[in-house]
Amino acid sequence: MSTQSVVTAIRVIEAVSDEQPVGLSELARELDASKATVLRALTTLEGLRWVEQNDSSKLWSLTAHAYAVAVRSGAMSTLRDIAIAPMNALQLATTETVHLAIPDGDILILAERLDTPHVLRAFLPLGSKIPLHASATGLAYLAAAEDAYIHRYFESSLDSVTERTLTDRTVLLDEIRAVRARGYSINEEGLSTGITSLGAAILGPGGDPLGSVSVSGPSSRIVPERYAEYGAAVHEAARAIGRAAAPGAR
Amino acid sequence: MSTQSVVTAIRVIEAVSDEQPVGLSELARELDASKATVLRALTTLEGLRWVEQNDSSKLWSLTAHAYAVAVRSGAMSTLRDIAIAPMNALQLATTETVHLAIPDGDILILAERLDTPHVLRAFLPLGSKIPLHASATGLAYLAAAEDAYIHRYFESSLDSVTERTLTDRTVLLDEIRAVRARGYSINEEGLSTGITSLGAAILGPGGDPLGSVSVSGPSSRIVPERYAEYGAAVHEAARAIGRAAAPGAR
DNA sequence: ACCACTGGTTCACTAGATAAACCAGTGGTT
DNA sequence: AACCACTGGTTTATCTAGTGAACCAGTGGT
Repeated sequence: MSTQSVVTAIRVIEAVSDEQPVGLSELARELDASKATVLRALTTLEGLRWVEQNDSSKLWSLTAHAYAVAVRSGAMSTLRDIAIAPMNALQLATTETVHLAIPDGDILILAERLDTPHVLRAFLPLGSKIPLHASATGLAYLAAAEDAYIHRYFESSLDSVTERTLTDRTVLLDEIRAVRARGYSINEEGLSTGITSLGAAILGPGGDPLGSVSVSGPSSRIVPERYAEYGAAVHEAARAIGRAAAPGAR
Repeated sequence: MSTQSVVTAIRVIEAVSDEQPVGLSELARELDASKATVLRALTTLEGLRWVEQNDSSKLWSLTAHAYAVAVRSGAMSTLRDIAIAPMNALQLATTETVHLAIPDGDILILAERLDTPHVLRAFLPLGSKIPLHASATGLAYLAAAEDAYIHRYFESSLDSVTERTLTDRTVLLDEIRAVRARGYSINEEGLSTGITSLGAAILGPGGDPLGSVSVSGPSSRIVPERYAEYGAAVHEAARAIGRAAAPGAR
């Protein structure tokens, strides 16, 4: 890999993103680079309006401009534009919060959200990182992936998010088989306590998962008696998105 | 400005973001740089998983990873986290779509959205660029800005978005004065036909605008008889957000 | 007064970025 | 089928521009 300075600059961006308002020395330590190098990257990025420095605290953070540039990422926006209509229909049919998540490495990123009108709401900020094994979207995604991918993913440490997160690999495999059989995934309070979600993967032309959709709501409303109905609706929405995405397969 | 290669790399990112799936030659032409330079930047960024290339078409686009990094930009997420609760209250009070927009240069970026339960919905994707003079959020932001900022903004070309967009500078100035007097802005179909919005600026400790919130809905529901009620609610929400943001400023 | 930090600067060294010319493949025109 | 105008990608000689270590100055705590 070439272009050392670009690599450090991007690593600076990612580190700043992770640490939020962060100082020069800490950044340099974290990236194992000299302060001069990091500062150079920071000032260059500042000139490009990607990072900014708080005048008083001297700490650095990412600007809204960085966000504005990156939201329009290809993977993101094309799938999202396609997904909006089916998501809207799904939201109206279920009256619960609908999520669209797309993959980034071994996690999913929350790409879009349509809210429930209910006062009692689940709230997940856009851009949230969603672990595959702890969410309805993630389980649906895993179930649609190849076995090799699943086993590779199982190599990583499957951390608990809540006390009801599934972390046992054999239990997860059983669940994945169940997802494949029934066409949608179920996640009961594995990501946030009190929230149950049903998810389905969006399949590309080759059957590969492009992302997933889900409906989420308080466990008091998303009760087992409704799983079949809502699950079918989620499955249908995912299928509709996949169909719409097929021709313009990026 | 130093660090040439970083500058070109970032410019590559921004150009790719603008042009979506784009080829090497076109990028090089656009950036006025040699293909070797652009390609070097692209391959480096590819290694960092910020851009990816479609195997068949050879065209480049931004990855979801880029998005994942940038959504957590400081300006973005801190204000958004603070704004969620008041926005939620505003959404419940009005039952219309609520937007949070934050500034990036001379435009606003749509940072967060809470949806109306109504079937008839305004829909603006997250990350949309919102012109200041063509939106309720923008007019509210302008009205809260210093006169010098407004006049500088008026130097730029004020393009029409719809046929009802205000573009006449004296009309806009009058409207800005009206906004200051009444505490909220009104935008009747200036951004999307059929959609009316009411907005208010979020003020930082020094009275400087940090962003704005708005309620939007079809002009058939957001009728003049409701302006006062909804306008007051928006104003109150903006004030609540500003108050909450004041202590932990940046 | 000292210490352990911080952000930022200086400078000699050389690694690494640059542009222009070039190659090879493709789709359309004549 | 020969040509043309593109495309993406490679090579190489030149020299710009990025690097780290040591250093300075400011700050808060003991």
